[in-house]
Amino acid sequence: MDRQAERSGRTRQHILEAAEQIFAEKGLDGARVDEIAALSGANKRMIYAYFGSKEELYRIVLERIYRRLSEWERFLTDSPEGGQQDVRAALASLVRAYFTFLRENPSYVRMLMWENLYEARHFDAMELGKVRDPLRRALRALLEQGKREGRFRADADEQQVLMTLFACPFNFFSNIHTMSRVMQTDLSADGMIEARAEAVIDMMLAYLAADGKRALQ
Amino acid sequence: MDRQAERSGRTRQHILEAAEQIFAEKGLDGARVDEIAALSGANKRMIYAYFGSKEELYRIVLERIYRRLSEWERFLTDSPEGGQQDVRAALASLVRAYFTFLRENPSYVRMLMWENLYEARHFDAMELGKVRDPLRRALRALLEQGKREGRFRADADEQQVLMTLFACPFNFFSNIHTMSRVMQTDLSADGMIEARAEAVIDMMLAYLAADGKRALQ
Amino acid sequence: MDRQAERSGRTRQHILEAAEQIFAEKGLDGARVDEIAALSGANKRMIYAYFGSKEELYRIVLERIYRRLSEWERFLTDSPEGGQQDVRAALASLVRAYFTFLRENPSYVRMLMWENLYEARHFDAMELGKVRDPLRRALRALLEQGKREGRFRADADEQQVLMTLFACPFNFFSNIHTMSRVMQTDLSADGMIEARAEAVIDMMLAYLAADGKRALQ
Amino acid sequence: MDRQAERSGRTRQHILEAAEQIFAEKGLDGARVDEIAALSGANKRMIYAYFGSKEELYRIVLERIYRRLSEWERFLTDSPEGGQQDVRAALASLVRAYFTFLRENPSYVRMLMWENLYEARHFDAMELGKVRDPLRRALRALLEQGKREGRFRADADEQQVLMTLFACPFNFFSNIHTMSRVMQTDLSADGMIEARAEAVIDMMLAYLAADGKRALQ
DNA sequence: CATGAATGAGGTTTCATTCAT
DNA sequence: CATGAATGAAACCTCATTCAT
Repeated sequence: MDRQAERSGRTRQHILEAAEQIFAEKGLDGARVDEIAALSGANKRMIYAYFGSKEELYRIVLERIYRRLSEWERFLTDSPEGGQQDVRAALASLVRAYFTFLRENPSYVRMLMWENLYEARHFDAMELGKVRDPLRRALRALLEQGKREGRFRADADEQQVLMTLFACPFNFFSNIHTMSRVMQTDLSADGMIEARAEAVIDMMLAYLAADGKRALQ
Repeated sequence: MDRQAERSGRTRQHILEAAEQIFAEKGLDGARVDEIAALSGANKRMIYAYFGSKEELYRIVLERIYRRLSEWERFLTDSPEGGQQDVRAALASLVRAYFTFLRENPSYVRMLMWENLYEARHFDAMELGKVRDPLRRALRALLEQGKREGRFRADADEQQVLMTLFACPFNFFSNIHTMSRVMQTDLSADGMIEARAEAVIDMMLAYLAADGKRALQ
Repeated sequence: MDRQAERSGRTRQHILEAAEQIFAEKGLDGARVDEIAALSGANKRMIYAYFGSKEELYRIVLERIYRRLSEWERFLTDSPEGGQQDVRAALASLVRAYFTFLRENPSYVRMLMWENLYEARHFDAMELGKVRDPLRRALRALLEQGKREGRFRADADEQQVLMTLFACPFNFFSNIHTMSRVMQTDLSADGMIEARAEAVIDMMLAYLAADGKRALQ
Repeated sequence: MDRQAERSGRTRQHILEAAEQIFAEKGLDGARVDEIAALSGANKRMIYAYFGSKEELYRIVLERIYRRLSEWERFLTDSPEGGQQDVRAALASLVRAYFTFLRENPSYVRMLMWENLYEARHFDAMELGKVRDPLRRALRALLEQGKREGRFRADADEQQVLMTLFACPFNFFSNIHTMSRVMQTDLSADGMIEARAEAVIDMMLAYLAADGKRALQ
């Protein structure tokens, strides 16, 4: 009965998976529709039947990946133990979790890079900016709790902390190739990610613990 | 004779400038040879005469831009006052200078992004990893001085500090589009760069000043 | 059983109506099987089940439309009052009726145009040339009667009169678009058809009434 | 020196000629760019370099053909003997000349048919309606002279006569295929055109000579 | 040195038609 | 009888590259 619908859904899914892989790897311009079709095992025509055009397919892939982060974030912040831990331990968990997410979702990193190079054109077209951002709310809650408890400096700026929280883990993965070469160190080696995560945590905690007056000047 | 050489040099220069603009904007796949030729005012055939192929031209543009950072770094670290300042002020200057460089060289940011997406393929082909890295030497000198003077914690890891120094400023520019949307703030507005620079400085100094035991745990 | 037959007949009919509309509008090459299926509300597969191919469907549409003219002609010439009127009034009626038919059957006009552009290829394939032509017989009868009564010139050529009878009304509709533009007059405005019909009648009657010697030369 | 420009012009010309042939034969939808390229002997890419798109090429072909009629018309009406002949002989010449033009320019007939089926879409896009129409002016001059001389009825309507002048010759060629079959006569046989021209002349002169009261009614 | 026309491979997209249920 | 997914050939168009002058 619904055999056909099921089959259709499977084809659609295969195309999306192939497209995610190819687009993440080569970007919108570098990707070839033929290649996506071949990898997905579907007929090229189906891509147009389901998604209309190469660019539209790209947008849907982008959206799917972006929503995956949202899902993950929601899971993270909905966890019940949220407010009960030590704030510093909680912040450390958050950073480690973000590193883990990025390691396990290389497509996310690459798609966001492509999208920044395309000046967020498709991001805007999909109105992805409006997707709620749980990570930001989680950080805000932690900052408030930490300030209340006197463990974080009172003047810590949420936006600046958020940018650091985004920048350091993301950049580790996004610029891993040029960075490895400049530092003459293989950053994809075992233990590198963990070491980096701990350093970032140290840095953020040091900043949040500081008394707000810069020592010098 | 010299007329020809001069003319030839000018044409070459025009092509390189046009190529830098187009490649930075659209990447290797998105760029069109016709477009570069049109923008440079030169005949398309000249691109092949001088540079052999589109990809070769891309590599030379990448190298030029990358060397520009090296020049700037050399200038920075060769400056005589280098070792005489307060180390914390010196570090702050370094961070501010890097923000300034990135703001003034958007092509550098974008080309490095493309190159990371291309997994440093052309970077390797040009052997750009071997280009000496003055920024790294400068930081190392500062760290040594700071540790000697007891102003920086003794166990601060050079690589980790360097990664932060690269990541925060770079990411501010590289991810400005998606970040602006997620934070619902226009990061290209006046004062944003300066505010970010100061926050990064605070964070790095707080980390370097810490006593190395993480407060908790 | 009969339910199925009825349903099947209805589907067939819907397809034919949709096909007539689309083929008349866009021709054989311009028409899309998908579009016909969508407009008919039937599944595309049914078109092939019932008609074999796009081209075959086109032929059947052509035939249906062409037979519609035949039906109309038969009705016209079979009318009992046929031979009893004044021949001139009868000719005028014929012209007016033909104008009316063409106005009410735009698909006929367009399909005949496509068919002429296709050099009557499908017309031949359907052997539509053999369809008896009542209009011609009607005209012949009128001419004979008119000549007998001395109201029409004796040397009037049946074929030439027939061609005029076909050409003037048909051309008014078939070339209405370019003609409107060249004459800077909107020929689809109210009253234009009637005025044209009367002029054509005048012209034909003047010709038939003439004494056969061209005045000059 | 200008060898290249000359060669380029030749290629352009070849493409236009091939396109005229193919478009006239098959219309915009039926024509294949590959076919035009092959027939012209040019590389397919050149069609796009010179004309931008298939549709744009179609428009330019349409314009060329349409201007050809204008040229011919201008030549016709500029001929010095214009006003001096007998008006009836002059009208006869006009009709015969139009028949001749249509016979010698089958592309013109077909392109106008396509264009009418396309509802003058490209005709409008090229603003061809604005092209001056010498034939109309010629007819107007003849009618005025004829009325002045008392040889043509005073109430003859210019537009109606013009429509007949356009319709009868045009329709002879445009509908020659279906007409031949309906009449079971090969209208492309020798002498048919001439016979038709004379009949049309007779009819128009009879109409113009009539005293304006329709005999009957 | 410089030009602009030309090329052919390959890109995205469309379409009539068939398969499987 | 009817459906909707699937197919492969071919359509329009683009691009990096080369030829002829």
